[in-house]
Amino acid sequence: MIQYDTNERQFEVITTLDGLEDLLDKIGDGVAALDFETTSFTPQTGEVRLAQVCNKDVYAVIDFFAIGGFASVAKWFEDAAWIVFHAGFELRWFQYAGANPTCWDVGHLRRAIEGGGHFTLKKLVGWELGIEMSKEQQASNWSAPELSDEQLLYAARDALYTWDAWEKLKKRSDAGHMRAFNLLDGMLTAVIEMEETGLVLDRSVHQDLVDKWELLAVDREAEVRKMITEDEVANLNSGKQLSDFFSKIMPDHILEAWPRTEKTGALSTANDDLKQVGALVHGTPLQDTLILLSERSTLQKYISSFGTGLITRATMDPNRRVHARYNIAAAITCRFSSSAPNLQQIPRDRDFFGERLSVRRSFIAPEGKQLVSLDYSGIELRVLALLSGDEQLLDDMINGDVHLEVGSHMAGRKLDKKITADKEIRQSAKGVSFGIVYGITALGLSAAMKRSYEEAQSYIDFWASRYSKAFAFRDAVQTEAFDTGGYIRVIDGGTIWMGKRPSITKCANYPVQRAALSIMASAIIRHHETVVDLRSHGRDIRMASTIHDALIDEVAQADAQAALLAMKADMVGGYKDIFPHAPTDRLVEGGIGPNWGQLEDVEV
DNA sequence: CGAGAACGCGCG
DNA sequence: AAAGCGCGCGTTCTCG
Repeated sequence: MIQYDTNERQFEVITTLDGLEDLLDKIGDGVAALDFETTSFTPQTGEVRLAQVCNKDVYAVIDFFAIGGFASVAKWFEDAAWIVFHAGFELRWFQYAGANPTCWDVGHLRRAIEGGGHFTLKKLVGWELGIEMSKEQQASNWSAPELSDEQLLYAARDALYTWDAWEKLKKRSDAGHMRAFNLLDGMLTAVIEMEETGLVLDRSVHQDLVDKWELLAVDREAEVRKMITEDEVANLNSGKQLSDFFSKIMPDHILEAWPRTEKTGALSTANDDLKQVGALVHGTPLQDTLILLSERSTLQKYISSFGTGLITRATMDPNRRVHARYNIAAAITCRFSSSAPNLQQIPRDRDFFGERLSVRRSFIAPEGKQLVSLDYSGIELRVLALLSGDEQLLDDMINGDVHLEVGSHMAGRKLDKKITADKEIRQSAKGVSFGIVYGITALGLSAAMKRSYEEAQSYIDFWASRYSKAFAFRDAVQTEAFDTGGYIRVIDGGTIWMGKRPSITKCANYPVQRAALSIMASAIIRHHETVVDLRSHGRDIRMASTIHDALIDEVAQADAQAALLAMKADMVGGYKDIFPHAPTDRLVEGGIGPNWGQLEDVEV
């Protein structure tokens, strides 16, 4: 039984080429909502069965099986601009059919107004239209020769609601919102390119790495088992079982000092906490056990998160590549997220059980090619300086060294960057400055640094006096949020819903993180245009990844230098788009190399 | 049996 | 109020 609202608009079903031509003529070079139903998730393995279109004049469902297929008419859609939910999906089908129509993602407009996040059409329709949407037909069989009335109706409604939601959002948006929208939406084609390019995984190199981790893990397991039997703790992965065990055997004074988990109050088994408790029983076998447990946990993390899972993904791919998703504006601040797999969390190179570990070396440029990568240096502190107009912070960022300044205060003397001990102080000063960008309190900083409250407070005081405008910025943001009932206006023109009484920590960080994203978004848009242009001139160059403040291209050996220069120009350009008068000295750094772990620094 | 909470940890 | 921001994901465990 089909549930029709009596006021609901009636759609027509298009089953002929003439009918499609008439429909598209009516839309002309105007704007309409569009949604596809397809027989699979990818154009390589399926077909577009239905397209639903809707605006104030038209409301129709096109049956491509009846009119002889989608591919031959895909170009007909290039005159209009299409409003789509999750436009990357529809765009892929168009591109596969050799068409490139304008697609605007309605979700990006929502994110430009409210801030980013992950949501379905059903959610959006609930928020914007107050309608409870049924999605029961979504997984139905779109290959069937005859589609049921229910199938057609539910398909049609997706376009109707997409259109209504777009109209509603347009009414709520101003010029700033549209600027932010264009920034987010403008990244669509670049993102499709990065997702399609992926990164080649050298499976044998990576397997060797995983084998090493396995050996090290087996060794730790055996050592721990000399101290903790299987009867005592059946599964060493289980924090709960470990907590129960230690609660039983440890003396009260140790248990009192043992950090607890947040929700259940169990003994924390976080690595830092295991080591900290270990220090309380310094020199005992128990300390050894706790250290071994933390080492085992690290190895377990690497094996499960960065091990054979990646190899399997590469093996499944015809080109032995790992393809991640880059989800535009998935974070509140509209930063990207990456998923399936998350290539934005591949470990950095580090010392690892006496060796230099590089997981990133497993991601290679294929024969005859190079990876080219640049990142913005210190972008968040730079952005904070620019947003707050803090000349001292900007000057230290560009002509001096913020972390050395803060470190010198901490040490009570002038630090020398060439001395190892001073480098360590500088490193911990870096942590202080980052903490401050995140809005840390003296209490939090003292815990993080394992220093007294007074000492932590003195670092914050120093920071607040040297960079007073930057430090005061958070309060201005909070005042704005209170005044507007919870919205702040960010640098690219968009707004973010902060909640009615946002914390000072969020106020300190959101505008900064957002501005960094705005810069990168602009750079990505520029760079994709550049890359398409270079390709049309015979260069072999593709965008491959973005990791928040970094870009990676995969480029033919001969084109690597040119790609690097182009990337630099685009990243500097993106920065100047957002902060036109800001200095660009020492803005980007990076290099060229055979894999992600060996990018030789190049002066740019 | 599956969904979701809790914990923990990789990245910027 | 929420205790330093933002993510995704693997594992364990509980709940229905």
